[in-house]
Amino acid sequence: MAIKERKEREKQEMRNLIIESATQLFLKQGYDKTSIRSIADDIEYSPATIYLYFKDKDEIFYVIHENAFDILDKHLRRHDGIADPFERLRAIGRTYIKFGLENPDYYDLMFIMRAPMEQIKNEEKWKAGECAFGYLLTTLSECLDQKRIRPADLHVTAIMVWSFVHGLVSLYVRERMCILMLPDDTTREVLYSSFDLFMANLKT
Amino acid sequence: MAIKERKEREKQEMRNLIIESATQLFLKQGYDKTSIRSIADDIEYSPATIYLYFKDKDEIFYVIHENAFDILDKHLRRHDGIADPFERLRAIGRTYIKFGLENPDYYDLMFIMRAPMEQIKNEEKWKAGECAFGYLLTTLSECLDQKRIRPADLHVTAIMVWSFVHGLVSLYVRERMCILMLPDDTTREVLYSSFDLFMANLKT
DNA sequence: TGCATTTACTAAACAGTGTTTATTATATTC
DNA sequence: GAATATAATAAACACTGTTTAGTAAATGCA
Repeated sequence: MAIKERKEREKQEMRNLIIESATQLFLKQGYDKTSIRSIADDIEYSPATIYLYFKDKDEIFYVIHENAFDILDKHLRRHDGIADPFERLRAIGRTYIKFGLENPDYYDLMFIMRAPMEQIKNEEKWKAGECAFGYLLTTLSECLDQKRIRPADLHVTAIMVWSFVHGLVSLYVRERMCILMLPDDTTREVLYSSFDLFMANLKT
Repeated sequence: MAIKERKEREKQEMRNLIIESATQLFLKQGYDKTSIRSIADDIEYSPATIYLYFKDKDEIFYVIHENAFDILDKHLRRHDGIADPFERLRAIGRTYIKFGLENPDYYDLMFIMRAPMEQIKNEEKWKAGECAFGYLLTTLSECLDQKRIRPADLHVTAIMVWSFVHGLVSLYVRERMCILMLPDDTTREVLYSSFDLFMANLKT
């Protein structure tokens, strides 16, 4: 009865094919322009076939959403070696901002768009998000223990840090930073200066 | 030749009718579900008629976007009387957050959605936004002059403050605060605690 | 007042979208 | 080899924003 296993494997391969095509199209032309029909065209199947492997468009983008969290996580974990928790926090923050600025479509899907959240609502917990957020929590916890940052409630501090970096990136990604009326590269510099100031204010 | 003036008045009245209907539908059921056809149904005209008064859907929502800025501005200006610039800044911040939490659809349109920004790109300046942001700048300028907040570049500080409160509100509005796994009213309390901590860190 | 012209409006169509259904072709089981 | 289960699709459904062509009413002018 190895046929069932092969079929299962083929089913997974088809899912991967769809996800790969969808990811590529999404990063090239954004969410709205990545239609089910355009994915179907790309993989040379009919649009209806996609619905044999995914419930709806949101489910496809939920998988891409999960993959994006893995990528961000890998970036953030690079700083595991930094012994000083405050300097590790600084590195994590800079990397988070850099990821957002360089991967605006991924960032949008992860933290701004409503689409993938419809899937998550019905889950026991937001695993991917909890992972990255958990990493922030442990780092901040160390900072507090070693009195490297101003004493305050851990969760309240975590929300403050995350909200700030998310605010920076999302205002940039959704084109609200134009009120500064600066060239794009200068805006990025101001963003990082703002992060430096935030970190300085956080310090004991 | 008063006919031309009457026609102009009637044209403006029709625009107002469309905007009023669109605003009402938008606040009731959100942007995506507010279709041109639903607006047309509501005002009892054909969908094509709307295009005689507005270039496209974005232009309608750009006007609503402008109105929303006027509303926020009125809320913020209530604190003009607070002499202490730091306490004024605190009041402005709390009001900004409160506005976002209580008017998530307006907030979305103003600071998150892409739709109205297509109109703004081609403008000499983002008047409404500049107004509210300008208010933040003058208040922060006073804070810096009176050494009520830590010395730093004015614009860098302004971006920091705005990014933080925007981050708070937008993570809440776009349902990312669920990682806290708290009941909704508790989440709001943590949000305000986070703001208090931010203000404490800002203080000299 | 009567006729020509402009204005206001709309029905219908166009080109898309996500999704479902009925049907066909293929593969597996007995 | 016949019956059954699986995989894929063409076509349709119900939407969307927007455009075009045609109609009815209001206006300008003689």
